[in-house]
Amino acid sequence: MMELTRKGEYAIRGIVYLAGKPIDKVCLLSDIAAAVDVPPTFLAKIFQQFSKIGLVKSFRGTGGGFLLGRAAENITLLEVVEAVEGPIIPNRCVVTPSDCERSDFCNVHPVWKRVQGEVRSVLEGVNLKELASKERSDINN
Amino acid sequence: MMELTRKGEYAIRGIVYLAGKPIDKVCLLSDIAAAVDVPPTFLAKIFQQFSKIGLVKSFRGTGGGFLLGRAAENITLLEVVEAVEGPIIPNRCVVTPSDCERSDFCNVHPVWKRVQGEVRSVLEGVNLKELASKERSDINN
DNA sequence: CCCCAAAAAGACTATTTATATCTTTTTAGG
DNA sequence: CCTAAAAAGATATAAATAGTCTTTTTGGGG
Repeated sequence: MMELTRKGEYAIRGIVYLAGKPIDKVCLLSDIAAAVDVPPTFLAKIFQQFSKIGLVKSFRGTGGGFLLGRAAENITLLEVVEAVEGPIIPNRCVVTPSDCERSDFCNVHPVWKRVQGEVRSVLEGVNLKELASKERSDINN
Repeated sequence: MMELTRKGEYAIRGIVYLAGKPIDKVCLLSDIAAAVDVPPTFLAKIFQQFSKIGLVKSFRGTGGGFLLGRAAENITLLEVVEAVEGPIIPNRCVVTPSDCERSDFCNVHPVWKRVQGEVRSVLEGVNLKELASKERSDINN
């Protein structure tokens, strides 16, 4: 359970690739897609979503392509994931405080809240600069 | 993302209900289903899974029904969730160490490992006795 | 031995979500 | 105005989710 979709995986690959390029290097979608091994048409959809919320900047026409919207160290993994997958919701009951009519008496509700907090916290603690660096920031595995 | 399915939600409701009953009280599936508001046929499938791995004991025929397989305090929420949803896998790449051919150079791999660890840890820290108690073990929300 | 109660097992269905692809439109440069 | 490239929208396929229905097995009681 709790599995990231392909879309999420592809989104991360694509934007991490961008983060590894010089800040002013405009990248073609087709090049990015080829480099990170994702279907170009699919990646296009993903980058459109990124573009709408400013995670990347896009330029159309000749010489067009994509740039990172902000400095890589100011974009967290959480933002990237939530941009394409939506909010981190381990269970419906945590969507809004009042949403779940069982939450008054249900002891598992606070557990899901805690799960949500932990996951968000881990993902928020990682930025694209770290992810794009050649150095392994962590022990493998 | 990372959402528990209905099946998982129903599974928890059902087994927490059992955990709230006297240890030797054999409960009818139909009663459990009605009490926790889940489709009886669906809950039947879920309890069959529980039964196979010993989370609950089942008795057939007249006077049959279900009991908790072990003391409620010895069953963690993690076991219950994994029983019906499978292992906690935030991304395919964490399934097996060698499974992901990107894991050599991919910095996000260890992040997913950390997410997995945190989620498992939270769920493992909660048992059915706590979940079934009338006292709120935690602040609401 | 027969009947009834209840869970187990298996087949089947419908809906939704995931995973794309294809076509057309817009924008920009040369 | 021609070409390059992204944006937008429509469509297609496959898989997972969320169930239902039917038949079988098991066990108790008369």
